Amino acid sequence: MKVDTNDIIQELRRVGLRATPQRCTILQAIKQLNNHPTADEILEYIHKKQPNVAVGTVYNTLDTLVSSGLLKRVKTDSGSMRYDGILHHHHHLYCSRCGKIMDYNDADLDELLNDFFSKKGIQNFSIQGIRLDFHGHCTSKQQTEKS
Amino acid sequence: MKVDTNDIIQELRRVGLRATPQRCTILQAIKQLNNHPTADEILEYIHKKQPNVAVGTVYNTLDTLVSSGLLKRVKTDSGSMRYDGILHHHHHLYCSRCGKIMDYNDADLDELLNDFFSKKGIQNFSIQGIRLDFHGHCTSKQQTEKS
DNA sequence: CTCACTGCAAAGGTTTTGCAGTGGG
DNA sequence: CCCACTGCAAAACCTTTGCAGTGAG
Repeated sequence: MKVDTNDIIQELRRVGLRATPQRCTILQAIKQLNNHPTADEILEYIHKKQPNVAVGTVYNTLDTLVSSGLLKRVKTDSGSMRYDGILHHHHHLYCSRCGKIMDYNDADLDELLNDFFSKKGIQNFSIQGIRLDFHGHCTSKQQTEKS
Repeated sequence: MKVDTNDIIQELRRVGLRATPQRCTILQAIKQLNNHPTADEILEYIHKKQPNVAVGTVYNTLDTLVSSGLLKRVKTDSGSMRYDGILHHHHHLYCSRCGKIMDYNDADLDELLNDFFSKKGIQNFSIQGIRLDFHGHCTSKQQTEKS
């Protein structure tokens, strides 16, 4: 995914953050990787271009970006946190074979769920958002055969 | 939730595990707590009755129980892992105010989703299970918890 | 120029591991 | 009895924090 540095700078300023080189690099990295990376994967990716970015800075920056709404955390059941640079509403496909987390968009599905819960609701709970986790495995290309 | 120790022992044996006192206590604790506890919360709860259970044992046992299918991990976007002793299919309500994770069962919803995806499917992905995360907050004054 | 931000390293929290000893089957 | 399991403590992660120095606005 091609991401323009100027867009990144604008995005940072829009939420009232200083556009430091580190923040630009980190935000750009997540958008380019586009793969729900861990802090460590981000660090590794960044170090190829800018070896002088500190670990603490990456974590601090990620927290800042999440607080400012420029990033989202992705829920996992493994040890370390993952980050998502795609802000619009979407769901996730968790592949049990390759471990990847892929994005899934479906307006029909969202409409179906909205209809369902606007009628029914949930007792003692006010719904603000619904996210679906699909568990399974990818079937593209080399993995077409069954186990 | 009342949980019979003999049932726990049977459950452990059924999957081919030795029914050690530690494993019984840990599995029973999770089922009694019924609150998606962290390893630390489990340890604290257990220590009231059996102070001689080691931290390492709790983690090892939790891993073992998950591998054997007697427990599930719960996805979170916070630092530490949570565990679920309820094995049948269900969804989770994440309360942004009290931080609790509650269970949600809905056969109509599951049927709706099954219908939707059995017709449609997802390109390049074989669905094995769908879990919904509801984000929002609880609206009950006091909860008559029961499941 | 100034203060929010960074680098660095140490500390903090959670989970894993190594090993000698124990008890469940 | 024997070996899978435990206790204990150290180590390995992952993330946060403190502080002096720096550069974005």
